[in-house]
Amino acid sequence: MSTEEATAAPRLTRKGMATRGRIVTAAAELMFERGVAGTSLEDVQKAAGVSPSQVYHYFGDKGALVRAVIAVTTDAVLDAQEPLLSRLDSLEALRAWRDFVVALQAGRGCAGGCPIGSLGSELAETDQAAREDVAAGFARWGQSIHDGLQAMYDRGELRRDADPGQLALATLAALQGGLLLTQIRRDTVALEAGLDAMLDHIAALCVTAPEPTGP
Amino acid sequence: MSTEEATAAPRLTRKGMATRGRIVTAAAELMFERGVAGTSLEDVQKAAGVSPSQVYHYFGDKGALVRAVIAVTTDAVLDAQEPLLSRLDSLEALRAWRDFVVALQAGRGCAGGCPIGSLGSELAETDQAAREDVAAGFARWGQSIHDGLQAMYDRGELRRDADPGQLALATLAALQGGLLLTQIRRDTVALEAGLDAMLDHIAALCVTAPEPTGP
DNA sequence: CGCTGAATGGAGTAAGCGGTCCATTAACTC
DNA sequence: GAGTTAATGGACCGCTTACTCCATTCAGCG
Repeated sequence: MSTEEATAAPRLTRKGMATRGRIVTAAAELMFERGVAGTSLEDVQKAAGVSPSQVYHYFGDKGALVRAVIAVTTDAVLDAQEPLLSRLDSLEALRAWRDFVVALQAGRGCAGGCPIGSLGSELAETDQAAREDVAAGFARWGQSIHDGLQAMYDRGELRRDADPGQLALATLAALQGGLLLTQIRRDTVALEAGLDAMLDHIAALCVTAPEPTGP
Repeated sequence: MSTEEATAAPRLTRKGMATRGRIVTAAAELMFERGVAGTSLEDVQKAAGVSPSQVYHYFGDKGALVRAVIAVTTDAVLDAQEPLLSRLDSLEALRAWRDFVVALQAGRGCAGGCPIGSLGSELAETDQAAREDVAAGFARWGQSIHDGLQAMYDRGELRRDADPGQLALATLAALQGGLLLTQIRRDTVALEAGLDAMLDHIAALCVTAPEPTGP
């Protein structure tokens, strides 16, 4: 629920915490809408209602601000999927989650794509630290999916030859690709197709006989 | 094999064509490595060995150059998958294509992701025309996959309740998401998991009884 | 109350950016 | 081979950018 880092900065007053929060929130919104490179610090200053020097008081440079944005964005995206994300341990739950994600995209006009994925794509080749932060965010996301599938497996609902780890990674891939295609095509068709295919595949890996105990 | 546009520009001499090609090729390489925003026109000029004014002689502005880069990148990515991409009409062909894509990513150290997807992600919210060009590129890609699956369907190898169009879109989604995760994680595990899951799903939709004609 | 350090405002800077202009040279046409 | 047009080189411009500095104000604490 929180990955906020201790930046080893001088201790902040309540007011300072609030200002820092306003800056990073404003930056996160702008960077989601226009991308990191398309967001100047002046834009952030105006949106947050602070003076230029504030940003450098709370963040060493733009790169540090970007990393803070990755942290709050990751938390926001994962939190937005709760409580569904923590309980993906049945086909019904998976389908409900799928519907939620699709509706969320439709609700924002299919624009923006995945906030985490977009940050990752833009920063992966230019900022090693940012890339690793995004990777950690995806790891948390994948772990939640994994946990649900593992519970199904442990309960004996998934066939023994199914690999919950592989399936979780594949589901995350289908989700991310679906979100990217949704953003570019401006419709949710590909997202639905990708997730439905994955969910159908998982359904096909569920045990058919309800009681395979005795011979 | 070619989407190169007629820019309604003044007619080019042989030398002019070559220079234009050098510029767009250099721009495509740099933008793949550093992103569009991270590539200045000065970088392109140096890499292509031309003077500043050349870029504006052949392209009206940076946006026009970007669109030309999208065109050549799309062609390059699709061509690189030939002849496999045009013959995805069997499970063996699909698996061979999967292996090729995975090996390609591994060969470049899992860096860069999908050149088309990266361009799309960076430009989708800031350049409508670019977004549509990328969408058209994805449409070509998806169509190739669709054609192969449709051939399988028409031959009766795919079950009647399988939808080649949906499956093609889902496969493209799994591929793109897998490529994004590969780029960010710096390993091909997620790409393999995503594509394997989709291919297993397609395999499960293949008819089991070879001759379902009589009652 | 008075000290210390954090919070703030705003002017300022140096570099890099996309883009322009124009004079010169090379390539095609008749 | 003369004339037209494309190709080229490079100086140049205005703007935006990330970032700095310093003086001032405010919050917390004994």
